[in-house]
Amino acid sequence: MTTCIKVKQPNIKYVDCDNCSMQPICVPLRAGKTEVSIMDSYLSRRNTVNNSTPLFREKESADAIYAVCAGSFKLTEISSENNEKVIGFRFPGELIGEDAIHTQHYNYNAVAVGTTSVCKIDLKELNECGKLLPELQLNLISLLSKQNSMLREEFTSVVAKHTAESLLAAFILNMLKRNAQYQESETKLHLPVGRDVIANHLGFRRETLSRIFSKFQQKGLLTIHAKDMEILDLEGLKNIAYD
Amino acid sequence: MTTCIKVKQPNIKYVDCDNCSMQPICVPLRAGKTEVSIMDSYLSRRNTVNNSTPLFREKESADAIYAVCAGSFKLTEISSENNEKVIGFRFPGELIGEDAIHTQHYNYNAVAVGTTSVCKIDLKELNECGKLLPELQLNLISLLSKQNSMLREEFTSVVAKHTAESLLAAFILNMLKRNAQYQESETKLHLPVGRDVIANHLGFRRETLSRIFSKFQQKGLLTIHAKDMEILDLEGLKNIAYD
DNA sequence: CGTAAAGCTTGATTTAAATCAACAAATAAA
DNA sequence: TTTATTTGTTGATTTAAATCAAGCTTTACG
Repeated sequence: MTTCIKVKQPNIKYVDCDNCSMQPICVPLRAGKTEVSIMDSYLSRRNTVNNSTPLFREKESADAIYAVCAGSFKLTEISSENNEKVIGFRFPGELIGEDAIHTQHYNYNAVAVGTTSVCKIDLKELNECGKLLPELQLNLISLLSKQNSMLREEFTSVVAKHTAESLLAAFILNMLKRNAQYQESETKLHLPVGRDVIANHLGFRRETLSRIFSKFQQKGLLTIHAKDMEILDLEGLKNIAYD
Repeated sequence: MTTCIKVKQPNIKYVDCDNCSMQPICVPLRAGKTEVSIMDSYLSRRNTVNNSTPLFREKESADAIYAVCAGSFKLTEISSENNEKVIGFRFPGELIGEDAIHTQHYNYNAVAVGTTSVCKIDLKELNECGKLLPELQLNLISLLSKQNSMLREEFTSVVAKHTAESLLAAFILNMLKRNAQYQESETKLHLPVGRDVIANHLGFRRETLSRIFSKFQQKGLLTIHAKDMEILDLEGLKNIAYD
């Protein structure tokens, strides 16, 4: 089984091809090519995106969808007053830009957080191969459905939480779940971004976030040093999240 | 062009097949059948769901996806304390349950608000026909991508709004956009549900919702009588939403 | 290395929303 | 129709988060 190059850096998460969401598309796509061109097209599909660099920008015409191989991305929108609004994160194994299949253009900015690596699937190529390989289509359908369910879960986890505490608890649980497969430990979580970015995403202030982290530590729910978190009481967090 | 039966009731919204999201799937699926069986399978696909009745329930095994033809649905989850949490709404022309293609079971409850009508697409049938009709698959892919982008928009419109005012304004704009095609007027909006359900969905109290509606009326942004809203100042609402 | 800049935490005060409470309006039931 | 019940509005008080402000820590840089 072909494996994506593993980016071995401290706190850079990665997935190999076996654990990548894109695999059910990637493999039949490659199988439809000759030995030589496989490697060619396969390798050309892999890209490094440097810290703070956009993979694509809002409104850009969309010619490809991406799967994250290593590192994290933040998805942002820029408001009319030029404020950046963080609408989500994407981690290794997850798709980015899949909603552009329909809209033909990207609907948000996808910005690398740290050094990242992505697999690129050309939409034109996908479309052509799809006509010959019904299984490829089925896999893509399943993948989109999965992404859908991921989005809905994310939505549910943050919407209609009355308190900042339950919102943060739900956010942590969502991160834990999505990062489970490539965390060293089930209880450890490395935050890909700083307090400001998380606070922005969750819709409250850096100060509030800081206070809640302190409170959670006092309660013995977790410990946090800089961006490294350790969950001490998962049930306690769940109780707060699903108040 | 075949047309879904129009449910003509006051304040019941509907789409005919021409404007239905499901059409790109529905039509090729029907085209793969004989004349006689077309009507048969077509009609059998349409179902009426009565007020407060679940179309499906969380965790049920999923054998079909649905498109709303007429009326509205609320999507809910039941918390451990047996509280109903409204995680979203679905209106005519929109899909329900599409995320179950991947999970094989439904991930939330879909409950009819008033008398509703849905088109049912059997997943097994879809799967079989799909192997013969690549175009069907492509259409489904596009549809799922569209639903994805709808979910993301909904997410963005409600997440990380610091004030209840901007959250409600964003919610109204989201409703307006999604209901645009079958509203008599661009400025009129009929709320499918009561204050409690909207407040539940947005994560604040009935009283707060009521106060904000009053404030919006005082500001001359809109008028509201029971569930009938008229937008007077769209730009004003946008300013509040995208603070 | 020391200094600057950025990021994080904690405290005091203000502001927005929850809560408690009363009442009005609309709907359903008798 | 009258009465009961649900649903919606408004007011007074309490509570949670924003804001303003200061100090601390870490990282970046000359």
